[in-house]
Amino acid sequence: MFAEIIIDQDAKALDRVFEYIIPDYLNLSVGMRVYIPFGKRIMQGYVIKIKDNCNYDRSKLKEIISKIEDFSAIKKEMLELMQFMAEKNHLKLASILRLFLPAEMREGKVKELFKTFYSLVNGAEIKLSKAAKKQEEIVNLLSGGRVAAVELAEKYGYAPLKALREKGYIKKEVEEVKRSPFVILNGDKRVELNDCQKKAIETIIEDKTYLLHGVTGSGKTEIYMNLIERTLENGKNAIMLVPEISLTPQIMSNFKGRFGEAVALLHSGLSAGERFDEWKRLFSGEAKIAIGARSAIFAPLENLGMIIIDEEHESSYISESNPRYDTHDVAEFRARYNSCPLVLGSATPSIENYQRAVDGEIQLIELPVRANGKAMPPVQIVDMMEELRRGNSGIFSNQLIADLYNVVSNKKQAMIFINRRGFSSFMKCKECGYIAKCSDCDVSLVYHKEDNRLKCHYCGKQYKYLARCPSCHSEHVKYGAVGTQQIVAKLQELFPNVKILRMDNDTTSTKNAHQKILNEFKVTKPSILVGTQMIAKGHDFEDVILVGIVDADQSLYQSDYRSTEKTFQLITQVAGRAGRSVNDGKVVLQTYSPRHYVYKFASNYDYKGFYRKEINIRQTAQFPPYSRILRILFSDFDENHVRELLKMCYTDIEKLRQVYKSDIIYLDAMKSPIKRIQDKYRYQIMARFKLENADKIEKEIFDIVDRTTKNSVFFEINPQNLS
DNA sequence: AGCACGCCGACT
DNA sequence: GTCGGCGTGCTC
Repeated sequence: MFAEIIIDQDAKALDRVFEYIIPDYLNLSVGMRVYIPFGKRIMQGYVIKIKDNCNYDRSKLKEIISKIEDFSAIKKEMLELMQFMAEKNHLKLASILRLFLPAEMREGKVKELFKTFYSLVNGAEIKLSKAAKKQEEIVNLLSGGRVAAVELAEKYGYAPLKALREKGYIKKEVEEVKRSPFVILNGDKRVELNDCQKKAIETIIEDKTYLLHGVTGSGKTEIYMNLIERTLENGKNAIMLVPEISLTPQIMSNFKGRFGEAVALLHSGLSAGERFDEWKRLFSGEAKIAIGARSAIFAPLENLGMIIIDEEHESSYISESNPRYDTHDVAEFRARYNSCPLVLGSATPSIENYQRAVDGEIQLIELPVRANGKAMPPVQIVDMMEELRRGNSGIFSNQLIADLYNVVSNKKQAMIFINRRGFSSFMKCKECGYIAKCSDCDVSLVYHKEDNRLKCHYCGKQYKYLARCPSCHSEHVKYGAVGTQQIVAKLQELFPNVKILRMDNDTTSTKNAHQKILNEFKVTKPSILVGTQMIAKGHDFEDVILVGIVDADQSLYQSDYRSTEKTFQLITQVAGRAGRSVNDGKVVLQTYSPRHYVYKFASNYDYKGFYRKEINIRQTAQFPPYSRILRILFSDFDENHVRELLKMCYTDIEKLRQVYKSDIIYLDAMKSPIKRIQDKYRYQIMARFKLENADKIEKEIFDIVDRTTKNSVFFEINPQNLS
C-alpha cells in the first residue's frame, strides 16, 4: 500500500504530494501524522490518501518511518476543507493543515500533565489498629472520594499512605490533567424571550445561511444560547465565533454557566498548553461547543449542528497574515458539509452579506427592537468646521464640553471614543521636516509616552526618544496628531476632580488590564472613559449617559472601498453604549464633513437607508460585491529581485486584458503602500474584475504566478486594508 | 526548507 | 593550482 503525504513544511517547492510505501505492520489511516525520510532528513508529514498503486517510480519510493500519534489528527472533513481553501485562496497545503492543529502539538513541546490521586479500594475490609490515627483520618477523608496524592502527603506524610497501600486499602490512580482555563461561573441566568427572539429560533433550523440583523441590544446572545442548547439536545455540536475583543470574561462565564464543561473556550489569553487541552477536549467529543475568535472555526468537532458568527461584519474574521482566508468561506463550507444552519449575526451586517440576503441567496431575519424596549439614544452631529470658524480650535466642541459638564454634575458617566492608537501618529522635526521612521518597515514611528520611546506598529521594533533631530540637530522635534493620551490630558484639565480612565492597546497589554479598567470605571462616578475600538464592544454600563465620538472622520477617508461602511458600523457600535438602561443617553458626533451621507443614516440608525445608498455606489463604481478585487503581494529582502519578479508576472497577467477585455476593470502593478516590513520590500499587483469571469481570471493569474516564480507570493481576495 | 551540485573570483 | 561564493535543482 502507498500513501500520499503532505510534508509539514511551509515552502512553495514542497507544496505537493509525495508518495511513500506503507510498511505492512503500520496500521495507517488517512489524516494521521507520520515521520518520513525526506532527502537526507526526517520530516513530519500528513497522510492525505491511502491507495493501492503509485504514480512515482516505485523503486525510488521510501517507507514511512512511524506514526506520530495513533489517531487521525486531521479528520476527513478537514482534509476536504484543506482542498477547498487551497483552491479558493491559493494557499499552500501544509500551511492550511497547520491551522487545524494547535501549534504546540506540531512542535511537540507540550508535556501532558499527570496528577496522582489516592482512593479507597472498592470492597476492601478496612481494619486499622487504634494507634493508627493518621491512617484512620485518611480513610475517612477518602470515603468522601479520591484526594490528590500531593495534598495527602503534605498533610500526613508518606508513612501512613504507604502503610495503607501495602495493606491494599487504598490505591493510586494517575490521571491526565486538563489545564482547563479558569473562568468564573456566572450561573445559568435565563431570560424570558420576546416574540422576535422566539420566532428567530424557530426559523433557524434548515441547512442554509441566515443573516440575523438585530439592532444593538436586541438580545442576539440569548438567541445564540438557545440555538446552541437545542443543537446539543439534538445530539449535535456547535461552533460560535465572536471577535476576539468581545471574548470578555462576562461572555465567557455566561456560556460556561449555561453549558458548563461542554464549552471549550479558545481565546488569546490561553497558554499553549491550555489551548492544546481545549483542542483535545473538542477532538475527543468531550466538549461539544467551541467558542472563540477566528481560528475556532477549525475546531476539530464532528457532527456539527450549528455554526454562529457573531458580529459578522468584523474585519477580524478575515485573516490578513500568512494563510490569508475569510472565515465566512470556511464556515459556509463546514455548514454545508455538516448540513447545518450557519447564522451570521450583526447590528450592522456587511454590505456583501446584506445584499446576499436581499437577493434571497441567504435568509434574512430581522430583530427590529431592543430587548428592553428602549429606543436608541439620539445622535447629535457637531460640525467641527463651524466650530473652527467660531474660534474653537480645540479637540472638543462646545456642545461636547457642555454635555460633559452635565454628566459630571449629575454624577453620571461618559465615554469618549477615539479612532486611533498611541499618543500621536508620528514624530516630526519642525525645522527640516524629518519624520522618524522604522529602519525595517518604512512606516512612521509612533511615540509612546509611558516608556518615552518610539515604536514601530508593524514589527514592534523600539527606538530611543529623539531629543534632537538626527538630520539637522534641531531641538524642535514634535509629535503630531491627537491620541488617547492627549484627550485624557485635556479632559483632566477641564475636569480636574473627575476620574478619567483610558483604555487602548497600550493600557491593556498586561493580562486582565482590560477588566481592571472596566471594573474601576463601573464603580467610579462621575467618570469618563477614553478609548479606542475596544470600548465600543459589549459592555453595558447603566450610568453612561453620554458617548462622544471625537474624530468620526478618521476611518472615512481611507483609500478603501469599505471605509464608509466601516464608519457606519463604528458609529452604530459606539452609540449603542449610551443609555443602555433606564437613563436616557445621548451621542455627540464630531465631524469635519457633517453632510456626508454616512452621518445622516448613522444618526438615524437607518441601516437599510445606508445599505441602499452604499450598494448603489458600489454598483456604480464597480466595487465588491459587484466586482472582485485581487491583490497579489510580492516581498523579498532584495528589492531588485522583487521588482523583477513583479515585472515578469505583470507582463504575463496584462496579456489577459486581450482575452477578458472589459471583464478586467482595473489592473496595475505598484509599490505596496507600506514599502517595507521587517526588512522585506513589498510590491503588489492590484486587479479588479467583473464577477462573471472572476473565478476564471483568478485561476489564470494563479497559474501565471506559479509558473513565473518559485517564491512565495501572497494572494488576497477583497482585501481589508491595503497596507 | 535544506542540502548537493556546479561554475567563476582571490588565496592559505 | 584550490577554497568557497551562492544560483539552480531536487527531495517520493
